[in-house]
Amino acid sequence: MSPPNAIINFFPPKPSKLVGKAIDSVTDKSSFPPKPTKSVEKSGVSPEKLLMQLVFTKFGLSPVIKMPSTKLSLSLSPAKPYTTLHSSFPFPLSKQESPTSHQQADVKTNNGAPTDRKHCRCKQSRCLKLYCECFAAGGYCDGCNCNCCRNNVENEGLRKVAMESILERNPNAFRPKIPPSPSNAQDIVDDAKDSPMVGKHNWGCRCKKTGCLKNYCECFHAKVLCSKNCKCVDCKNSEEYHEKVALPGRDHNSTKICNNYEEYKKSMVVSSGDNNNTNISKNFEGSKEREAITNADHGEPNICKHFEGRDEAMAYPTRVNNQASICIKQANAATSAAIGFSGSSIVQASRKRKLQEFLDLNEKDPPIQKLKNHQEVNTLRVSSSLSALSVDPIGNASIQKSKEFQCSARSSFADIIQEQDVEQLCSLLVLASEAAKKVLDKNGNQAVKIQTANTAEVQNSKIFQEEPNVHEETLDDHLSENEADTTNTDNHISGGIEGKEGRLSSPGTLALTSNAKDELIMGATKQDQILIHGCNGDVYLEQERLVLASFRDCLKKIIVLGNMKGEIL
DNA sequence: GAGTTTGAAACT
DNA sequence: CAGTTTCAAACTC
Repeated sequence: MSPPNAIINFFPPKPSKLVGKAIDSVTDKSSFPPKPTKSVEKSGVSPEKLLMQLVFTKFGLSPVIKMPSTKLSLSLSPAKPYTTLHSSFPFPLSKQESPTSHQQADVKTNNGAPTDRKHCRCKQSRCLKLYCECFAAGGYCDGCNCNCCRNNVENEGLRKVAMESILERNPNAFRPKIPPSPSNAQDIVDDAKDSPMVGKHNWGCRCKKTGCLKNYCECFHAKVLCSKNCKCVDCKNSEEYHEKVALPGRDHNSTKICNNYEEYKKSMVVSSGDNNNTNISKNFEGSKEREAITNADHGEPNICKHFEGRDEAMAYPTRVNNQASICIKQANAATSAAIGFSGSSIVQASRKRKLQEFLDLNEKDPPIQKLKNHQEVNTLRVSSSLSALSVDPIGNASIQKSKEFQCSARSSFADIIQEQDVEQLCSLLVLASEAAKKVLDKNGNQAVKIQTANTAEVQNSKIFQEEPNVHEETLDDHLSENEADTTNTDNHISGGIEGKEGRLSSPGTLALTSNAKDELIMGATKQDQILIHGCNGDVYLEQERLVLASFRDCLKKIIVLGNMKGEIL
């Protein structure tokens, strides 16, 4: 990779900022295939499409096929911005859905006539920022009127880096803002009567002045109603607003408003194939309309026409208080943000550092050396995190983060459980296992008898009762040091636990210990207890207690160390 | 088509 | 996270 300085002149004079720096540092444009012509590819799979598929695969997204090409719009009047907007999805296409659905929606109207697609006119962004609709939609610029465009195949490297930078900042940046409906555009048209409003803006608009009734509003632009995800002010494009408008029991005009709203809702969702949809936008364009709507809030007529055809106007004697819906939206803002941008703030927090890391890497150290340096200096966790930035800044951030998480999760116990503890615990378990095996071998018949009469717990108790020697021979030597802590009765077990409460720092610990005791002692059936407290029962109980006491001590030790570590942290 | 307004995106 | 700047689309004239 060449040093960034080598390509400084490759870009327009305007100095790039953080993202731009990352973009500028990429110098692999020569490695890309020759620039194809910008002629329209009306059929077949172009190299661009294949490349797009690769790009989105790299980013963990489903492939997106480039929007239909410019020339398809030639048969339409160029001065139909709303038609353009309605006929081409204004926001990034779903990465899950079939591209053909939107392609169809883009290419044809309901009359079968081809329609336009969006052409950007970017001047400063080089079409490598989300300002550019082509780029935001995951497509290449083709036939656009943009300046210094880098959103093309020959600048694929830059494009990738730009996408990576944006995705780091917002992993959802290239996901559709308006989730696609399960059906395609034509289905939407067909189903409009049954379910007129389909979809909503994923994280909502934030309009302040337009009442969400102009195409500035992303929701309105996408022909969906504003939802609780939105943080808009004085919204006139929400279900709540229109429900308030069309209160039941109103006069004739109100009834009419309600009906018109239904029509309005239908029109909002028919996003393709309707040239007359320009009516909708026309109804809301211009400050006069907006003022009229605002006045309607205070009882002035005129809002109805915004929900009807251009030629209709009707009285609108309603005072609408939007504050409730706004409050609801704002109250839900945090929730929606959490849903839509979980992890985004984390990404933002480290964005600058990551980009600088990336730049430093390209500028100075080869990635592997950089990783080594970090590993020498930092802990495993830190180096893991840094290596995520250093080694693979393009596409595997999530994998690296996952590794980082694993490292941190492991470390929470790494300092608590010591090797000798594990060995002690294992030796106890081995002894218990061997003893149980011997008992089973020697007393299979008796065990079977008990098994037929009782439960599995009964069987276990019986085993210890039937074979005292095994426990005496195997356990006593190993557990003698614990005898001081244990006595012959249940009360003593209990007392032993309680007497060491100073070492037990949590009620959960006590519960754990006493529960273990209860399960072992009280879990036996009545018949069991008769057997346990029979002639040799006390001896075996004692041995069982020794095992349990040792096990308990191990747990206590771990708990104490864990609590100490917790206090330190 | 130039100029203004608007809100998303980018940045501080 | 809030405030500011940049940007390009939407809109007006």
